[in-house]
Amino acid sequence: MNFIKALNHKPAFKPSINLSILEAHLPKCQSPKQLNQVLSQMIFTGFIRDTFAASRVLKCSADSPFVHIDHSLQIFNHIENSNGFIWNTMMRAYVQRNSPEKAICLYKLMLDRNVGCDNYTYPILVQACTIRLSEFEGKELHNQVFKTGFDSDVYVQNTLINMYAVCGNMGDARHLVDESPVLDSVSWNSILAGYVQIGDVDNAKYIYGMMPERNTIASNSMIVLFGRTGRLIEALQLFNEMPEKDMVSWSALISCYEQNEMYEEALVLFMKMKANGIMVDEVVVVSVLSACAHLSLVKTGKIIHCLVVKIGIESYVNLQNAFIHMYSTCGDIIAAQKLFNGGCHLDQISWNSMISGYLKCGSVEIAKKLFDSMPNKDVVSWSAMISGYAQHDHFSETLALFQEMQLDGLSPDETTLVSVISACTHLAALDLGIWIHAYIKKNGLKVNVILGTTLIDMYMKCGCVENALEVFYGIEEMWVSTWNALILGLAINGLVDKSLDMFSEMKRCGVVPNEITFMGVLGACRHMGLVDEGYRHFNSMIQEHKIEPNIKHYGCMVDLLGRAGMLKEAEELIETMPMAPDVATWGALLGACKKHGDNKMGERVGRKLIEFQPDHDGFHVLLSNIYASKGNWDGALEVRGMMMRHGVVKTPGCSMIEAKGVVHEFLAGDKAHPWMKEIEDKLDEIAKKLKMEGYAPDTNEISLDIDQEEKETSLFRHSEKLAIAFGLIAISPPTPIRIMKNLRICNDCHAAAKFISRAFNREIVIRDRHRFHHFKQGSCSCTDYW
DNA sequence: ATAGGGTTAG
Repeated sequence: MNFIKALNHKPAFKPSINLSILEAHLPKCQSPKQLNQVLSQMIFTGFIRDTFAASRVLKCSADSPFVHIDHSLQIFNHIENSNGFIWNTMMRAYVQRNSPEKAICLYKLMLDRNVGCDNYTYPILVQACTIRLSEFEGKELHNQVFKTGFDSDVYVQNTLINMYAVCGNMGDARHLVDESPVLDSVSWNSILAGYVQIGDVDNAKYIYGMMPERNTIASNSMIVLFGRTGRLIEALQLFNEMPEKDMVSWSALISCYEQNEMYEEALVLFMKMKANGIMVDEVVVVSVLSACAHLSLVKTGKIIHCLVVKIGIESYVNLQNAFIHMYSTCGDIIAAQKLFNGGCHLDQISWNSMISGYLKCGSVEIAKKLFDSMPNKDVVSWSAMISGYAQHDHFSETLALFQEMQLDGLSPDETTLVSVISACTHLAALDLGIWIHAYIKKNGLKVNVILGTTLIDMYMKCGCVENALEVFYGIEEMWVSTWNALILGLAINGLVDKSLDMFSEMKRCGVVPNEITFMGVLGACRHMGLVDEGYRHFNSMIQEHKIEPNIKHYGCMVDLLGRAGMLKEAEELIETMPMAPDVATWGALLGACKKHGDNKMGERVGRKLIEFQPDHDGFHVLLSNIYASKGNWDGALEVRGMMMRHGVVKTPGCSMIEAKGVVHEFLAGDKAHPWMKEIEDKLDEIAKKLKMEGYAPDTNEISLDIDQEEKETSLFRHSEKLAIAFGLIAISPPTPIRIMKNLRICNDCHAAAKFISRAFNREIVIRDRHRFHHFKQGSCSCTDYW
């Protein structure tokens, strides 16, 4: 709209116009169109030359949120005989519409044109500097205020105090207060707000004490300050002593509780507030919803939602976001989704909490779709998605997303790294794990308890006991889980004595063991066949620590007894345990029967297990091997027939080995690897050397009725042997050859690995389904008990 | 002569 267009509008009323008619019409002007009608009338009659009348029209235009600022500027530019009031109006319009720099430009023009500034000019300009957080320009203004003498105006002074306080320059703010002869309650509140903002309790208390009269705003600010600095008692005391509490006072105290994680107290106070008939606004509801989210009180959240609708404040954006967060945190993803789909101006937290909400209820794919469609992903979004993948066992995706996050230029925080390290643990990706540990050190991230525990677990489950211990001794705080990772880790790495020592040390430090601790302790005993010691811990668990053993503890004991050859005792324990034994319990006994050659019991248990779980390949294989080891080929063939009928396929042995950051996979009998020729040559070399060392292949476990030579060949194609041969070629000493196997290592491979470690002077570490085997100079850390 | 300015809670 411009003046030419304005002229085309029909005059709204008769040609005669005066101030009283204008004053009567202006308040009714709601739209640019109506304003233009008045304007055209004024131009038509020449009334626009009346400076006072023109200033009234400009003010009306500037104050209307529906009129564009450029339109006001056109009016401004056409006003003849402008004055300070008109310039002030224009500058204020710019500040109000968040263009403080344009207000400052106008001020410079004002000085050039010698338009007189007045005491109203400076508060506007100081406010402009405050919005820009430009203390430099503010100081410049302060000088000019000083020269013009407007510093005696309390309004001018208060905006200056506020400006310094908002910029954090409490020295200059305080100087103004100390020197001023004209202080009103706003002056005091402004300087107080500055101290509250920087958390300076001493100076805030001093100012509050100096105030000639305490007003509610000042007391409210003090409550906020006490809350932010954790002084709940002082906040409550002040609240109780206040003669007049307003909505903000209640809201401030509720927010104190909320920020100090006293969520119940926050909710109780909110109920009290409502019972006292105090008005509720969107600000206090946000605090209360956060409390509901933390307490997972979705019902209370819903009641508050009804209240919000009843009082008609549900359309506040902040409230919508808070409700989305509350619902998704409480697991009511349906309610969250409804708001999310209908919401506008959703903030980052809403997106992030929707992603977490979907992940929490297991909808990984939906979460990923939302994540992909998200406009701005922050560290929290990435972290939520990465840890969601890890929690749902999508470990490769976890690592892939982590790489993507870094390509996106974002730095992971401690929370993200915990998930990534845990994925490394599951994939035995030691190189990446070591890289992340180095990243943590390089970037000065704090190894907190959780991160430390995760690292210990990772190193232990990758067979790096030394590194795990280094982390353990380097962290400040230890939880039960930290000790558990250590005890369990030492046990699976064959350091049983050290594991049990650490259990004593843990108790000596006053840490109370839990049921997971005893999985580690009993596991340690199992790995060394310490039957008596195992029983002692099992009993102390019940009597001393009042922990009811679960089915896994019983399974562990059955395994301990069975492996030690006490098959009868093991079976008795199964029959007397207080809960129904599961497949794993019987499976442990079957393994023991195989180890100790008890074919009668083995057949009985094996058949029971196959009946129990006809699709389990391991039990069939064990039973068939039991028959084969005693030359009962009919039995073995029958089991193989059952497997065929049930469609059970034997899981092929698979070994993984990481070389130069790449994971290589070998299956039993595999010929697919590009280096197969070199690997076969190496296997021949190994075979020759081993024969010289006196190694004889152990063909007992091969159930196929094939001749001896073929048996030996197939034995020599076991996946772990292929991996060892590859490791000898691809990994240069003294780096140990680290291999992860999906099944348990077989007798022959175990014997061969021992020989190889001596003949080639190489350390070999094999992680099988159950534990680690560290082969060094012809012996294994498991002391051949496994 | 007349009009217009600042502060607090998440």
